[in-house]
Amino acid sequence: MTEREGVDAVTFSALAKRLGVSQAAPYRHFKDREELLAAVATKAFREMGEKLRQKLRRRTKKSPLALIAHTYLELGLTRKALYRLMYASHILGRSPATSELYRAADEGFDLILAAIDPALDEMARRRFALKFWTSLHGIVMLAEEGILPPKIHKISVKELADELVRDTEIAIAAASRR
Amino acid sequence: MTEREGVDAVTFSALAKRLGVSQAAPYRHFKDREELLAAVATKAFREMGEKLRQKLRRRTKKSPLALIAHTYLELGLTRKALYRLMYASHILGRSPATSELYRAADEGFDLILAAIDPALDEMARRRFALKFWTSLHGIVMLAEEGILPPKIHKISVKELADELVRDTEIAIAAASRR
DNA sequence: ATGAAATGTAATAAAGTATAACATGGGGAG
DNA sequence: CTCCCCATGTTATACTTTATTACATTTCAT
Repeated sequence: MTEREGVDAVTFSALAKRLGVSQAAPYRHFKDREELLAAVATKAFREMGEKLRQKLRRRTKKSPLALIAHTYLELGLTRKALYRLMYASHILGRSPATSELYRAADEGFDLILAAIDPALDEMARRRFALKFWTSLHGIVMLAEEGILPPKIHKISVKELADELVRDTEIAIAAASRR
Repeated sequence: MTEREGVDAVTFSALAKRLGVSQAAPYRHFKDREELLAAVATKAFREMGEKLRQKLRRRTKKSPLALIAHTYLELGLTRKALYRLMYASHILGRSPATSELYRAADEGFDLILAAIDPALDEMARRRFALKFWTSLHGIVMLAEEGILPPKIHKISVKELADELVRDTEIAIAAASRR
Protein backbone atom coordinates (compact mmCIF):
# COMPACT_ATOMS: atom_id res chain seq x y z
CA MET A 1 0.00 0.00 0.00
CA THR A 2 2.05 2.90 -1.21
CA GLU A 3 -0.58 5.59 -1.12
CA ARG A 4 -4.09 5.43 0.16
CA GLU A 5 -7.07 7.22 -1.19
CA GLY A 6 -10.63 7.91 -0.28
CA VAL A 7 -11.83 6.74 3.07
CA ASP A 8 -8.69 4.70 3.52
CA ALA A 9 -6.71 7.90 3.59
CA VAL A 10 -8.60 9.04 6.66
CA THR A 11 -6.41 7.62 9.39
CA PHE A 12 -5.78 8.79 12.89
CA SER A 13 -2.14 9.12 11.98
CA ALA A 14 -2.82 11.36 9.02
CA LEU A 15 -5.31 13.39 10.98
CA ALA A 16 -2.88 13.88 13.83
CA LYS A 17 -0.10 14.87 11.50
CA ARG A 18 -2.29 17.42 9.76
CA LEU A 19 -3.25 18.95 13.06
CA GLY A 20 0.29 18.90 14.29
CA VAL A 21 -0.57 16.83 17.32
CA SER A 22 0.59 13.47 18.48
CA GLN A 23 -0.73 10.34 16.90
CA ALA A 24 -2.71 9.41 20.00
CA ALA A 25 -4.42 12.76 20.44
CA PRO A 26 -7.44 12.07 18.23
CA TYR A 27 -8.36 9.17 20.48
CA ARG A 28 -9.38 11.78 23.03
CA HIS A 29 -12.12 12.84 20.68
CA PHE A 30 -13.16 9.65 18.97
CA LYS A 31 -13.25 6.23 20.50
CA ASP A 32 -11.94 4.62 17.35
CA ARG A 33 -11.77 5.03 13.63
CA GLU A 34 -15.30 3.83 13.21
CA GLU A 35 -16.62 6.59 15.39
CA LEU A 36 -14.60 9.18 13.54
CA LEU A 37 -15.95 8.06 10.21
CA ALA A 38 -19.48 7.89 11.56
CA ALA A 39 -19.14 11.50 12.65
CA VAL A 40 -17.92 12.52 9.22
CA ALA A 41 -20.76 10.67 7.54
CA THR A 42 -23.35 12.15 9.86
CA LYS A 43 -22.08 15.63 9.19
CA ALA A 44 -22.23 14.96 5.48
CA PHE A 45 -25.85 13.86 5.72
CA ARG A 46 -26.75 16.92 7.72
CA GLU A 47 -25.00 19.23 5.30
CA MET A 48 -26.62 17.64 2.33
CA GLY A 49 -29.98 17.94 4.04
CA GLU A 50 -29.31 21.60 4.75
CA LYS A 51 -28.20 22.29 1.21
CA LEU A 52 -31.26 20.53 -0.11
CA ARG A 53 -33.61 22.48 2.12
CA GLN A 54 -32.03 25.73 0.99
CA LYS A 55 -32.38 24.84 -2.64
CA LEU A 56 -35.94 23.75 -2.12
CA ARG A 57 -36.86 26.97 -0.35
CA ARG A 58 -35.81 29.29 -3.10
CA ARG A 59 -37.92 27.55 -5.67
CA THR A 60 -36.52 27.60 -9.13
CA LYS A 61 -38.20 26.29 -12.18
CA LYS A 62 -36.82 22.87 -11.41
CA SER A 63 -39.20 20.48 -9.74
CA PRO A 64 -38.33 19.37 -6.21
CA LEU A 65 -37.53 15.86 -7.32
CA ALA A 66 -35.24 17.15 -10.03
CA LEU A 67 -33.52 19.35 -7.50
CA ILE A 68 -32.99 16.41 -5.21
CA ALA A 69 -31.76 14.18 -7.97
CA HIS A 70 -29.27 16.73 -9.20
CA THR A 71 -27.98 17.45 -5.73
CA TYR A 72 -27.45 13.78 -4.99
CA LEU A 73 -25.78 13.28 -8.29
CA GLU A 74 -23.48 16.22 -7.85
CA LEU A 75 -22.41 15.16 -4.40
CA GLY A 76 -21.98 11.59 -5.52
CA LEU A 77 -19.82 12.50 -8.47
CA THR A 78 -17.73 15.28 -7.02
CA ARG A 79 -17.14 13.82 -3.60
CA LYS A 80 -17.14 10.15 -4.30
CA ALA A 81 -15.42 8.93 -1.18
CA LEU A 82 -17.70 10.98 1.02
CA TYR A 83 -20.86 9.86 -0.68
CA ARG A 84 -19.73 6.31 -0.44
CA LEU A 85 -18.88 6.65 3.21
CA MET A 86 -22.33 7.98 3.94
CA TYR A 87 -23.77 4.68 2.88
CA ALA A 88 -21.02 2.44 4.15
CA SER A 89 -22.71 0.85 7.11
CA HIS A 90 -20.18 -1.95 7.06
CA ILE A 91 -17.52 0.58 7.91
CA LEU A 92 -19.63 2.68 10.16
CA GLY A 93 -20.83 -0.28 12.11
CA ARG A 94 -23.42 0.09 14.78
CA SER A 95 -21.87 2.28 17.37
CA PRO A 96 -24.05 4.67 19.35
CA ALA A 97 -22.73 7.38 17.07
CA THR A 98 -24.37 5.55 14.21
CA SER A 99 -27.91 5.95 15.39
CA GLU A 100 -27.43 9.67 14.91
CA LEU A 101 -26.31 8.90 11.44
CA TYR A 102 -29.46 6.98 10.69
CA ARG A 103 -31.51 9.84 11.99
CA ALA A 104 -29.66 12.20 9.68
CA ALA A 105 -30.19 9.83 6.78
CA ASP A 106 -33.86 9.55 7.58
CA GLU A 107 -34.21 13.28 7.33
CA GLY A 108 -32.98 12.98 3.80
CA PHE A 109 -35.72 10.50 3.11
CA ASP A 110 -38.24 12.88 4.61
CA LEU A 111 -37.22 15.54 2.15
CA ILE A 112 -37.98 13.22 -0.71
CA LEU A 113 -41.26 12.31 0.92
CA ALA A 114 -42.15 15.96 1.22
CA ALA A 115 -41.62 16.38 -2.50
CA ILE A 116 -44.39 13.97 -3.30
CA ASP A 117 -48.01 15.01 -3.70
CA PRO A 118 -49.39 15.14 -0.16
CA ALA A 119 -52.84 14.35 -1.49
CA LEU A 120 -51.83 10.75 -2.00
CA ASP A 121 -52.27 8.36 0.86
CA GLU A 122 -49.30 7.82 3.12
CA MET A 123 -48.51 4.35 1.91
CA ALA A 124 -48.40 5.34 -1.73
CA ARG A 125 -46.20 8.31 -0.93
CA ARG A 126 -43.71 6.19 0.98
CA ARG A 127 -43.64 3.78 -1.86
CA PHE A 128 -42.87 6.45 -4.41
CA ALA A 129 -40.28 8.05 -2.18
CA LEU A 130 -38.59 4.75 -1.56
CA LYS A 131 -38.54 3.80 -5.20
CA PHE A 132 -37.15 7.17 -6.10
CA TRP A 133 -34.50 7.10 -3.44
CA THR A 134 -33.24 3.59 -4.14
CA SER A 135 -33.19 4.24 -7.84
CA LEU A 136 -31.34 7.48 -7.47
CA HIS A 137 -28.88 5.86 -5.14
CA GLY A 138 -28.31 3.09 -7.65
CA ILE A 139 -27.60 5.57 -10.40
CA VAL A 140 -25.18 7.54 -8.28
CA MET A 141 -23.37 4.46 -7.03
CA LEU A 142 -22.93 2.87 -10.39
CA ALA A 143 -21.93 6.15 -11.95
CA GLU A 144 -19.44 6.74 -9.22
CA GLU A 145 -18.05 3.26 -9.68
CA GLY A 146 -17.04 4.11 -13.13
CA ILE A 147 -19.25 1.25 -14.20
CA LEU A 148 -21.41 3.85 -15.77
CA PRO A 149 -18.81 6.18 -17.14
CA PRO A 150 -20.40 9.35 -18.40
CA LYS A 151 -21.26 8.02 -21.80
CA ILE A 152 -21.17 4.27 -21.68
CA HIS A 153 -24.13 2.49 -23.10
CA LYS A 154 -24.69 5.71 -24.95
CA ILE A 155 -26.74 7.17 -22.16
CA SER A 156 -25.37 9.83 -19.88
CA VAL A 157 -25.79 9.63 -16.17
CA LYS A 158 -27.56 12.94 -15.99
CA GLU A 159 -29.95 11.84 -18.66
CA LEU A 160 -30.65 8.73 -16.67
CA ALA A 161 -31.37 10.71 -13.54
CA ASP A 162 -33.63 13.08 -15.43
CA GLU A 163 -35.50 10.18 -16.83
CA LEU A 164 -35.97 8.81 -13.34
CA VAL A 165 -37.40 12.16 -12.25
CA ARG A 166 -39.74 12.29 -15.19
CA ASP A 167 -40.94 8.71 -14.81
CA THR A 168 -41.56 9.27 -11.13
CA GLU A 169 -43.46 12.47 -11.67
CA ILE A 170 -45.63 10.90 -14.32
CA ALA A 171 -46.39 7.95 -12.07
CA ILE A 172 -47.25 10.24 -9.18
CA ALA A 173 -49.48 12.36 -11.36
CA ALA A 174 -51.26 9.26 -12.61
CA ALA A 175 -51.79 8.03 -9.09
CA SER A 176 -53.07 11.43 -7.99
CA ARG A 177 -55.61 11.60 -10.77
CA ARG A 178 -57.30 8.44 -9.63
CA MET B 1 -9.84 -2.85 15.54
CA THR B 2 -10.28 -6.00 17.55
CA GLU B 3 -11.94 -8.11 14.93
CA ARG B 4 -12.45 -7.38 11.29
CA GLU B 5 -15.37 -8.34 9.18
CA GLY B 6 -16.38 -8.39 5.59
CA VAL B 7 -13.79 -7.43 3.06
CA ASP B 8 -11.53 -6.14 5.78
CA ALA B 9 -11.22 -9.68 7.05
CA VAL B 10 -9.69 -10.77 3.77
CA THR B 11 -6.03 -10.22 4.49
CA PHE B 12 -2.96 -11.92 3.20
CA SER B 13 -2.17 -12.91 6.74
CA ALA B 14 -5.50 -14.57 7.32
CA LEU B 15 -5.39 -16.23 3.94
CA ALA B 16 -1.92 -17.61 4.58
CA LYS B 17 -2.88 -18.88 7.98
CA ARG B 18 -5.91 -20.65 6.60
CA LEU B 19 -3.86 -22.34 3.96
CA GLY B 20 -1.15 -23.23 6.42
CA VAL B 21 1.53 -21.41 4.47
CA SER B 22 3.76 -18.56 5.38
CA GLN B 23 2.45 -15.05 5.44
CA ALA B 24 4.42 -14.07 2.36
CA ALA B 25 3.35 -17.01 0.21
CA PRO B 26 0.21 -15.41 -1.24
CA TYR B 27 2.37 -12.68 -2.75
CA ARG B 28 3.56 -15.29 -5.21
CA HIS B 29 0.04 -15.45 -6.58
CA PHE B 30 -1.25 -11.93 -6.23
CA LYS B 31 0.74 -8.76 -6.60
CA ASP B 32 -1.06 -7.11 -3.75
CA ARG B 33 -4.29 -7.08 -1.82
CA GLU B 34 -6.01 -5.12 -4.54
CA GLU B 35 -5.29 -7.78 -7.08
CA LEU B 36 -6.50 -10.50 -4.77
CA LEU B 37 -9.78 -8.73 -4.17
CA ALA B 38 -10.22 -7.98 -7.85
CA ALA B 39 -9.86 -11.68 -8.54
CA VAL B 40 -12.47 -12.52 -5.94
CA ALA B 41 -14.86 -9.94 -7.34
CA THR B 42 -14.35 -11.11 -10.89
CA LYS B 43 -15.05 -14.67 -9.89
CA ALA B 44 -18.19 -13.54 -8.10
CA PHE B 45 -19.44 -11.76 -11.22
CA ARG B 46 -18.76 -14.80 -13.34
CA GLU B 47 -20.50 -17.10 -10.94
CA MET B 48 -23.49 -14.88 -10.66
CA GLY B 49 -23.64 -14.67 -14.43
CA GLU B 50 -23.48 -18.45 -14.64
CA LYS B 51 -26.13 -18.92 -12.01
CA LEU B 52 -28.35 -16.46 -13.78
CA ARG B 53 -27.91 -18.12 -17.13
CA GLN B 54 -28.80 -21.45 -15.61
CA LYS B 55 -31.91 -20.11 -13.99
CA LEU B 56 -32.91 -18.40 -17.19
CA ARG B 57 -32.46 -21.55 -19.23
CA ARG B 58 -34.81 -23.69 -17.26
CA ARG B 59 -37.65 -21.27 -17.59
CA THR B 60 -39.98 -21.20 -14.66
CA LYS B 61 -43.15 -19.23 -14.42
CA LYS B 62 -41.15 -16.29 -13.19
CA SER B 63 -40.34 -13.68 -15.78
CA PRO B 64 -36.67 -13.20 -16.67
CA LEU B 65 -36.55 -9.81 -15.02
CA ALA B 66 -38.08 -11.20 -11.85
CA LEU B 67 -35.52 -13.98 -11.91
CA ILE B 68 -32.72 -11.50 -12.25
CA ALA B 69 -34.07 -9.26 -9.53
CA HIS B 70 -34.48 -12.10 -7.10
CA THR B 71 -31.04 -13.46 -7.79
CA TYR B 72 -29.40 -10.09 -7.28
CA LEU B 73 -31.38 -9.55 -4.13
CA GLU B 74 -30.51 -12.92 -2.73
CA LEU B 75 -26.82 -12.52 -3.38
CA GLY B 76 -26.87 -9.01 -2.02
CA LEU B 77 -28.58 -9.98 1.17
CA THR B 78 -26.93 -13.29 1.92
CA ARG B 79 -23.42 -12.39 0.89
CA LYS B 80 -23.27 -8.75 1.68
CA ALA B 81 -19.54 -8.31 1.77
CA LEU B 82 -19.11 -10.08 -1.52
CA TYR B 83 -21.82 -8.13 -3.27
CA ARG B 84 -20.35 -4.93 -1.97
CA LEU B 85 -16.89 -5.90 -3.09
CA MET B 86 -18.15 -6.57 -6.59
CA TYR B 87 -19.06 -2.94 -6.89
CA ALA B 88 -16.23 -1.48 -4.88
CA SER B 89 -14.12 0.06 -7.60
CA HIS B 90 -12.45 2.28 -5.04
CA ILE B 91 -11.00 -0.83 -3.47
CA LEU B 92 -10.42 -2.72 -6.65
CA GLY B 93 -8.67 0.17 -8.26
CA ARG B 94 -7.65 0.03 -11.86
CA SER B 95 -5.15 -2.73 -12.06
CA PRO B 96 -4.94 -4.83 -15.20
CA ALA B 97 -6.88 -7.45 -13.28
CA THR B 98 -9.73 -5.00 -13.08
CA SER B 99 -10.43 -4.80 -16.77
CA GLU B 100 -11.37 -8.44 -16.59
CA LEU B 101 -13.70 -7.52 -13.83
CA TYR B 102 -15.42 -4.92 -15.93
CA ARG B 103 -15.85 -7.42 -18.67
CA ALA B 104 -17.45 -9.83 -16.24
CA ALA B 105 -19.72 -7.08 -14.97
CA ASP B 106 -20.71 -6.15 -18.49
CA GLU B 107 -21.85 -9.66 -19.13
CA GLY B 108 -24.26 -9.20 -16.28
CA PHE B 109 -25.63 -6.17 -18.01
CA ASP B 110 -26.00 -8.15 -21.19
CA LEU B 111 -28.17 -10.67 -19.41
CA ILE B 112 -30.54 -7.92 -18.38
CA LEU B 113 -30.48 -6.55 -21.88
CA ALA B 114 -31.38 -9.97 -23.23
CA ALA B 115 -34.41 -10.05 -20.97
CA ILE B 116 -35.92 -7.05 -22.67
CA ASP B 117 -38.18 -7.28 -25.70
CA PRO B 118 -35.81 -7.54 -28.66
CA ALA B 119 -38.43 -5.93 -30.87
CA LEU B 120 -37.67 -2.57 -29.33
CA ASP B 121 -34.95 -0.50 -30.83
CA GLU B 122 -31.50 -0.82 -29.34
CA MET B 123 -31.49 2.54 -27.66
CA ALA B 124 -34.76 1.93 -25.85
CA ARG B 125 -33.61 -1.47 -24.73
CA ARG B 126 -30.39 -0.12 -23.30
CA ARG B 127 -32.31 2.55 -21.55
CA PHE B 128 -34.67 0.08 -19.93
CA ALA B 129 -31.87 -2.26 -19.00
CA LEU B 130 -29.86 0.53 -17.48
CA LYS B 131 -32.78 1.87 -15.51
CA PHE B 132 -33.60 -1.57 -14.27
CA TRP B 133 -30.04 -2.35 -13.30
CA THR B 134 -29.34 0.88 -11.46
CA SER B 135 -32.63 0.68 -9.66
CA LEU B 136 -32.10 -2.89 -8.62
CA HIS B 137 -28.61 -2.09 -7.48
CA GLY B 138 -29.94 0.78 -5.41
CA ILE B 139 -32.47 -1.43 -3.73
CA VAL B 140 -29.91 -4.10 -2.94
CA MET B 141 -27.37 -1.64 -1.65
CA LEU B 142 -29.73 0.22 0.60
CA ALA B 143 -31.28 -2.98 1.84
CA GLU B 144 -27.87 -4.39 2.55
CA GLU B 145 -26.94 -1.22 4.38
CA GLY B 146 -29.62 -1.84 6.88
CA ILE B 147 -30.98 1.49 5.84
CA LEU B 148 -33.86 -0.44 4.44
CA PRO B 149 -34.25 -3.10 7.06
CA PRO B 150 -36.76 -5.70 5.99
CA LYS B 151 -39.76 -3.77 7.13
CA ILE B 152 -38.83 -0.17 7.56
CA HIS B 153 -41.08 2.34 5.97
CA LYS B 154 -43.63 -0.45 6.01
CA ILE B 155 -42.49 -1.78 2.69
CA SER B 156 -40.42 -4.90 2.41
CA VAL B 157 -37.40 -5.08 0.22
CA LYS B 158 -38.75 -7.96 -1.79
CA GLU B 159 -41.95 -6.08 -2.39
CA LEU B 160 -39.93 -3.15 -3.62
CA ALA B 161 -37.97 -5.32 -6.01
CA ASP B 162 -41.14 -6.94 -7.30
CA GLU B 163 -42.63 -3.57 -7.88
CA LEU B 164 -39.58 -2.56 -9.85
CA VAL B 165 -39.99 -5.65 -12.00
CA ARG B 166 -43.64 -4.96 -12.56
CA ASP B 167 -43.16 -1.29 -13.38
CA THR B 168 -40.41 -2.13 -15.80
CA GLU B 169 -42.41 -4.80 -17.54
CA ILE B 170 -45.38 -2.52 -17.89
CA ALA B 171 -43.21 0.22 -19.32
CA ILE B 172 -41.61 -2.16 -21.76
CA ALA B 173 -44.94 -3.52 -22.84
CA ALA B 174 -46.24 -0.01 -23.39
CA ALA B 175 -43.21 0.88 -25.45
CA SER B 176 -43.55 -2.28 -27.50
CA ARG B 177 -47.17 -1.63 -28.30
CA ARG B 178 -46.34 1.64 -29.92
C1' DA C 1 -6.81 29.18 43.91
C1' DT C 2 -7.69 24.61 43.34
C1' DG C 3 -9.15 20.33 41.82
C1' DA C 4 -11.47 17.72 38.36
C1' DA C 5 -12.29 17.08 33.54
C1' DA C 6 -10.48 17.61 29.11
C1' DT C 7 -6.82 17.21 26.26
C1' DG C 8 -2.20 16.07 25.04
C1' DT C 9 2.24 13.10 25.05
C1' DA C 10 5.47 9.23 24.78
C1' DA C 11 5.92 4.44 24.78
C1' DT C 12 4.50 0.28 23.31
C1' DA C 13 1.96 -4.03 21.68
C1' DA C 14 -0.34 -6.17 17.92
C1' DA C 15 -1.74 -6.63 12.97
C1' DG C 16 -1.11 -6.14 8.46
C1' DT C 17 1.39 -4.86 3.96
C1' DA C 18 5.14 -5.39 1.21
C1' DT C 19 9.84 -6.57 -0.23
C1' DA C 20 14.31 -8.86 -0.30
C1' DA C 21 17.34 -12.66 -0.06
C1' DC C 22 17.48 -17.27 -0.02
C1' DA C 23 15.78 -22.42 -0.60
C1' DT C 24 13.84 -26.27 -3.20
C1' DG C 25 11.48 -29.37 -6.02
C1' DG C 26 9.52 -30.71 -10.43
C1' DG C 27 9.23 -30.59 -15.32
C1' DG C 28 10.84 -29.54 -19.90
C1' DA C 29 14.98 -29.08 -23.21
C1' DG C 30 18.90 -31.06 -24.56
C1' DC D 1 18.95 -39.08 -17.82
C1' DT D 2 20.64 -34.77 -16.36
C1' DC D 3 20.55 -30.06 -15.75
C1' DC D 4 18.70 -25.86 -14.85
C1' DC D 5 14.98 -22.73 -14.68
C1' DC D 6 10.80 -21.30 -12.82
C1' DA D 7 7.07 -21.56 -9.81
C1' DT D 8 6.41 -21.60 -5.22
C1' DG D 9 7.64 -21.28 -0.61
C1' DT D 10 10.44 -19.56 3.56
C1' DT D 11 12.50 -16.33 6.95
C1' DA D 12 13.65 -11.82 8.09
C1' DT D 13 12.75 -7.25 8.09
C1' DA D 14 10.96 -2.37 7.46
C1' DC D 15 7.04 0.31 7.65
C1' DT D 16 2.31 1.78 8.69
C1' DT D 17 -1.60 1.94 11.37
C1' DT D 18 -4.65 0.92 15.30
C1' DA D 19 -5.31 1.05 19.99
C1' DT D 20 -4.05 1.18 24.93
C1' DT D 21 -1.58 2.66 29.01
C1' DA D 22 0.61 5.66 32.14
C1' DC D 23 1.84 10.12 32.79
C1' DA D 24 1.63 15.43 31.99
C1' DT D 25 -0.59 19.74 31.32
C1' DT D 26 -4.17 22.96 30.42
C1' DT D 27 -8.61 24.96 31.43
C1' DC D 28 -12.36 26.52 33.75
C1' DA D 29 -16.07 26.26 37.18
C1' DT D 30 -16.74 26.83 41.94
